[in-house]
Amino acid sequence: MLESKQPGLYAMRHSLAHIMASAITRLYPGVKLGVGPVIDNGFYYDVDLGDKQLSDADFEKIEAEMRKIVAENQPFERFTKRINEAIAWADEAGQPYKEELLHDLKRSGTTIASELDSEELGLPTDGTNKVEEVSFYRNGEFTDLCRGPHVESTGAARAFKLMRVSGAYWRGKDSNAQMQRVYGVGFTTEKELRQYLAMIEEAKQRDHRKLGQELDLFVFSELIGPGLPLFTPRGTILRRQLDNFVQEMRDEYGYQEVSIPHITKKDAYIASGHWDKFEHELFKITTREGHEFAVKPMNCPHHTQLYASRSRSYKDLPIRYRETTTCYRDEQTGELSGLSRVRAFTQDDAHVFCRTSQVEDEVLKVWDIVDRFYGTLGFELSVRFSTHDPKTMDAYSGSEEKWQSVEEQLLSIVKSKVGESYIAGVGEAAFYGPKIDFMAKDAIGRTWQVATAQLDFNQPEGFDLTYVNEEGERERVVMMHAAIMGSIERFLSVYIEHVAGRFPVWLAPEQIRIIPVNQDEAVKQFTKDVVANAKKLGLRVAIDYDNESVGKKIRAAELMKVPYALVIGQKEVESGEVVPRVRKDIEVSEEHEARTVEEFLNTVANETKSRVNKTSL
RNA sequence: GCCGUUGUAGCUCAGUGGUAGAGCACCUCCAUGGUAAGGAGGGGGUCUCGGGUUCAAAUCCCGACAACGGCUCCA
Repeated sequence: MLESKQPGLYAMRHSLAHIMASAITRLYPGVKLGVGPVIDNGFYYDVDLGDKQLSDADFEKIEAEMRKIVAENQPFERFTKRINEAIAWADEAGQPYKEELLHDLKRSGTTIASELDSEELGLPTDGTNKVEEVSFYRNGEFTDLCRGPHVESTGAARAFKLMRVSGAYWRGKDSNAQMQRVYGVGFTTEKELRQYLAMIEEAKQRDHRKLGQELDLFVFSELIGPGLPLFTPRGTILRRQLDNFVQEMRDEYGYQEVSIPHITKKDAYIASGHWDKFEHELFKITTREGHEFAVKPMNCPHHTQLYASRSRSYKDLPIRYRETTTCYRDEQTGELSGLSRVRAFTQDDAHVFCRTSQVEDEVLKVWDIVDRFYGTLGFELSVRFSTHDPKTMDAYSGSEEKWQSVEEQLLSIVKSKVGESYIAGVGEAAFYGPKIDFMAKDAIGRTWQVATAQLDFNQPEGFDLTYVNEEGERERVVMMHAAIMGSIERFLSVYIEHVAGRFPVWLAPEQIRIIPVNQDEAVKQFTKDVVANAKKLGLRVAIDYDNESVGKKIRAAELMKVPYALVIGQKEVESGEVVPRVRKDIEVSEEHEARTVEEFLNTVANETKSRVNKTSL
């Protein structure tokens, strides 16, 4: 993030990577080093220790050694070598990974693999310059190929901690050897380090997998399969409410709901271009007659056929289809994670078919919906303009010229909305077109990619989608893909953690919990009346009939993060008034001792309708 | 898919070679309770699954599956 770009902090983190590598070299002579760059909040170093597997238990030893090196206050000395001398050095030092990098540098002036490597080595990434000379840094007995910068000496290192070790492929390629990547964090002060560790702890507390279990929102079953979440009644209410919100807004903007089957012939994906790229991620079905089908991994081909089902006039455009529907992708098991990455996910999908001249309007409509949706849910949004990478054109459909012109058009829309304050996502485009990706910043400062609007000039070709213009000629239609939540599952994972399971009243699966003090007939009757009236208003209410103390029931309601709890006893029966207990995070504007049941219920109904998370109760 | 770690009751976890435990949850009874845990009793586990070693395996070994931390991937 930004802070790691601060020159001082960056240099310190980079120096910590070297200090760690020095420590590991001292402790495990013969270690072969990969690369050790700066990352958000810290650094890592890739090491090849042969058969020795590092574990958390080794961190203490390494950290102790690092502290020693810091105490020794070794100066960081920069020097250079001719490329051939450098290669000889790597060979002699028994550093084959470094040697490989150096050979690449010599040959082509770049390490190609990924930008990370090049950046780490401080080289031009365009591959034009051959390297004649490379820089090294030495601290104490440790020398490393490196462009720097570094701090003056190891004594300048401040607060750090090793976090974890994991596998990482040499140069990020899964066909390469796997090394051990040791992650550390580094800060200028102990206080910042403590704050960071506290944030990690907070994130753990908010983990949607933990909350999903505690709040009874969704489950996984080993019998059903990995990556296939099952939503409980409570979780399903969340999904429904969120989707209703999106779809209400879409209706305002002229979208029409459609409905499609979940499987299709293979031919649809050949026409769309998906078969080529994603065949191995499809769940395939062969019918008893030998025809090949696939479970849908996306909805565009189906929607194109609705469009193509009759001839379209320019007067019909734009045509906007919306549908919330589940897609299935055969993700690798190692990539699955809670609701963030699943094999069955539900998209709040939409496809707009329009003329080029209508693109701007349509993008802005999506943008409006995105702003309203994420604004209501309390996220701060940023925008990424995701374009093709000219260096890897074979990953995309369509010509370079077409890509450039479409991106130009989309970029002018982005600029009209946010000026220059967008993130350039080169190489982040879909294979069929550029995207505007919306990134949401959550309550503890993490950003997630959420909504997306994608221009597609390839599938209209593949499916031959046209309309008839004013002159009676057929013209190619433009297609836009737009999802607000993206995948509801993934969105929920972000949102649950954003609010830490404390859903606003309009979303809370259970909005009101009634806690009868005893089993008296009058109390029972009163309770039943409250429930009946609440249901008439469409409120979600439950009664806790357990034979437990009031205190315990309050606690249970609190743990389930129910917004309102009503204790009903003799007092309420006699007065007809209730004193709602309001969940602590809900902002209370004007507090009242007691309200009639009717007043209370109407207030909650209004809060639900207006989708606010504050109350006048 | 790859590397590593883990897998004991619905949940959180203890148990390291001699045939399984706690707290919470659940059920029953008592208590008729007033805003974050009232009391007593009870039920519940092929110790993920399949092989192996051993007189004996939750415990040791191998394999599969699953979860977790990363890597790779993400229409």
